[in-house]
Amino acid sequence: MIKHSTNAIRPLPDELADRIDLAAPVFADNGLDATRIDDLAKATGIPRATLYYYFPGKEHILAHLLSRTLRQMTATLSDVAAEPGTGRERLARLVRAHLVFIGEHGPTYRLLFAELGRAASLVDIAAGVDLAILSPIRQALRDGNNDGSLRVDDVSAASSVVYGTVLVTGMQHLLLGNKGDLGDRAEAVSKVILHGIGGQRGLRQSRRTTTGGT
Amino acid sequence: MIKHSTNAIRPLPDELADRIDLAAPVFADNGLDATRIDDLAKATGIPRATLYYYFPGKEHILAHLLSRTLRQMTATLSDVAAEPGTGRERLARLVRAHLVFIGEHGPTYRLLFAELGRAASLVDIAAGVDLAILSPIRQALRDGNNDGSLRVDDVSAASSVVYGTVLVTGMQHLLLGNKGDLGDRAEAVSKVILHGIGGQRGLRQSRRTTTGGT
DNA sequence: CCGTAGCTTAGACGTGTCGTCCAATCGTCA
DNA sequence: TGACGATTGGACGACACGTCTAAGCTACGG
Repeated sequence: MIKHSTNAIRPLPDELADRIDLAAPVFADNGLDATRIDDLAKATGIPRATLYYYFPGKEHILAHLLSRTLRQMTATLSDVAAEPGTGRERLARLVRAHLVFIGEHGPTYRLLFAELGRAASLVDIAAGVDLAILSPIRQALRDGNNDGSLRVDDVSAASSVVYGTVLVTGMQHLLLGNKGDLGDRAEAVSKVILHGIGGQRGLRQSRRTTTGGT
Repeated sequence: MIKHSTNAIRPLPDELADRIDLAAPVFADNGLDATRIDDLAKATGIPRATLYYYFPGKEHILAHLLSRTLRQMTATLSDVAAEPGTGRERLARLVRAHLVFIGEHGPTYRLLFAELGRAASLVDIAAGVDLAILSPIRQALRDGNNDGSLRVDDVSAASSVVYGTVLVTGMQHLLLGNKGDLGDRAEAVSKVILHGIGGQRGLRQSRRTTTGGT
C-alpha cells in the first residue's frame, strides 16, 4: 500500500525512457496478455533482465506508456479548455480536440480503454481519465451556463452526453477503418448536442410505426 | 473458416447449459485471462476434461455466455422498439430499457465491453452489439423524423450521441457504485438529448472564463 | 442379455511464459 | 585501484494451458 503513482520500480534513465516507447505498438497490436515480454525486449532493444530490473512486470510497462499518453491528453485538453471564449465555444473546441487526439493516438487510446480496469496497476489511470476528460467538459458546461451561451440544467447528465458522444464517435472511427474526417464528425455531433433532436412534441401522424431494418 | 456462430464445439446438453451459467460470475470477477479453467470447473461443477470436451478453450466459454446475454439484450430492446408510439417516445423507452438492462446485467455487460475485440472468438459478438443496440436506435430516429416527433438531420451522428450517452451513463453507474436510480438517470439524459444544451448563441457576457477545478 | 458407440472423467503429459535469481561484466567516482 | 551500482545472459522453478489416454458409465439395438 506504499506504492507510488509511478509505474517504474526505479527512476527510469532517459535513454531507456525513450526506447521503452517502442513497446507501444507491440501492445497496441497484441493487447496486454498476448504481448510477450520477449517481444517487448526485442522491439525496444532493452534486454529482458533490464526490463525486469526497472519494471515489476509487463503490465507496469503498459501502465507507464498509458499514463504518458494520458498526461499528454490532459495537457492538450486543458490547454484547449483554457483558451478564451464562451463556454459554448470552448465546449465545441474540446469535442474537436478530443476527437483529433483520438485520431492521432488511435491504437494507444483504444488500448487505454481496452485494458482499463483489468490490470491492477491501472487503477490510478482510471482516475486520471476522469480528471483529463470529464473535468474540463464539466467546467466548460458550467461556464457556458454562466455566460449564457449554454443552458445546462443537469451538468452531470450533460457531461455524460458529451463524453459518451465523443467516446463512441472516436471508437467507431477507430474500429470501422478511418473513413471520413474527424473534424467534420466533430461538427456534426456538436450540432446534435447543442440543438438536440427534439421535434414537435405532440405531433404524431403515425404514418410510420414500422420497425423493419436489417 | 467453417466456424459456426456457435461457440460450443458440440451441441451442449441442457443440463450442462444450465450449469455453465455459473461461470459468469467467475469471469465477471476476474476477467478473461485471470480466470483459471480449474476455477470454472469448480464453480460450475463440470470437470475440466468435460469442459474441454465441449469447448475449445475458456474464451469460447466466455463467448458462449456473452452471446447469451447479447441475445437477451437484442430481444429486450427490439421488443421495446416494436411497441407503438412516436419515434420520440420509442427512443426514450429504448434509452430507459437499455440502462435498466445494464443495471440488471452489470458485471456481464461490463465484461462484454472489456473483452470485446480481445479474444478472437468474440468477433461475431462485436457485430451483434451493433445489431442489438445501434440498429433499433437508428430505426427510432428515422421513424421519429418521419412522424415529426424528432428532428434528425444526421442519423449517424445522432445515434452516436444516443448510444454514447447510454454507454457512459451505464458505465459510470457500474463503476462508481450504483448510487441513484437508473430510471431517473434515463429521464435526465433523455431530456438533454432531446432539447440540447444550446443557449443564446451570441450572448457573451464573459463574466466567467475561469478554468478552475481540482 | 450382450456388445457397440458415445458420453464422462481422472490424471499424466509436453509446452510456453512468467518472474526470480545469480554471476560475470562494465562504468564511474573517490 | 577498489567499491558500488547498472547491465545483461542464461538457468531455474512455478504455473496454467491444452492434449491425450484409458477406464468407467449409459443407452440402445439386436
